[in-house]
Amino acid sequence: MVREEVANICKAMSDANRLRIIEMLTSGEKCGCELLEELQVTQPTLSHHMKVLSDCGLVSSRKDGKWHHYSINRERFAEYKEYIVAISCYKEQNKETSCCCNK
Amino acid sequence: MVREEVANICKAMSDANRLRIIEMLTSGEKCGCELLEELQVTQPTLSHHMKVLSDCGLVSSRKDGKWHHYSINRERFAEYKEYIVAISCYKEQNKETSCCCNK
DNA sequence: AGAATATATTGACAAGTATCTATGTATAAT
DNA sequence: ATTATACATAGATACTTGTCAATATATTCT
Repeated sequence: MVREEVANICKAMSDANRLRIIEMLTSGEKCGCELLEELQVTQPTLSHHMKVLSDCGLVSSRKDGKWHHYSINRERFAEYKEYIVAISCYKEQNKETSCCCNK
Repeated sequence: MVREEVANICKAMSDANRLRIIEMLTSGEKCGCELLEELQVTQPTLSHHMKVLSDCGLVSSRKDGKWHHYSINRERFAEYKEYIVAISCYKEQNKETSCCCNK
C-alpha cells in the first residue's frame, strides 16, 4: 500500500468515535441505527463518520431496504496492517525474527 | 492502549511526511538534518512534525551536542500495533488463526 | 396517500493543522 | 569574540475537520 493511502487510513482512524465504530464492526456488520445508539453523536455526525470510513476503503456498506449495514473491509484493512507491522520490526533481531509479521 | 491514545497516534501518522519520517527511522536513529535532506519541507516544518511524533510517544529523541537523534519508540509502537492487529481478525477463522499477529 | 423510519446532504461555526517567514537559543568551530 | 550550524518558537495564513440543526431522500407500514 502506498504511503498516501496509509496516511488517509490513519486520518480516518484518528478520531475516537470512528475508532469506536471500527471496534464495534469487529464483531460483525452493524446498521447505522445500532451504531448511533452507542455513540454520543447526532445522526448526521454519524453519517459523516461513516462516509470518512467508507471513502478511505476501510468500511464497506450493504443496503437492505431501509437499512445500511456497515462492515470492515478486511482485505483493505489487511493491507494497512501489513504496512504497520513492517514498521520498527527490523532492528528486533533477537525476538520475532521468525514472526509472520516480518513478512 | 486506550482508544484516545490510539486515535492520537493515528493522527500523528495521518500525514505523508510524518509517515516518511517513521519509515526512515525504521532503519535506525536519524538526526534532524538527515531527515530534513530527504523531505521537501523547511526546517521549522520538520521541527513541528517531530514535535507531533514525540508528543504522542511514537518517537524518542536523544541530544548529542548540537544534534538531536530521533528514533522510533519501539515499546510504544508495539502497543499501537497490538491494538491494530486485534482489529478485524476475529472472523477470519480459517486463515491466520495460528499467526502470532493474533496475540 | 400519508405517516414513520433510516440515512444522506447542506450550510454554518469553532477548533485544529500544515506550512511558511522571521526570529531565538544552544552548541561547536575559527 | 565571532561565525556557523542544528534545532525550537512565534505569528500568520489558508485549509481542513467535527459537530450540529435543518432539510432532503428513500423505504416501509398503515
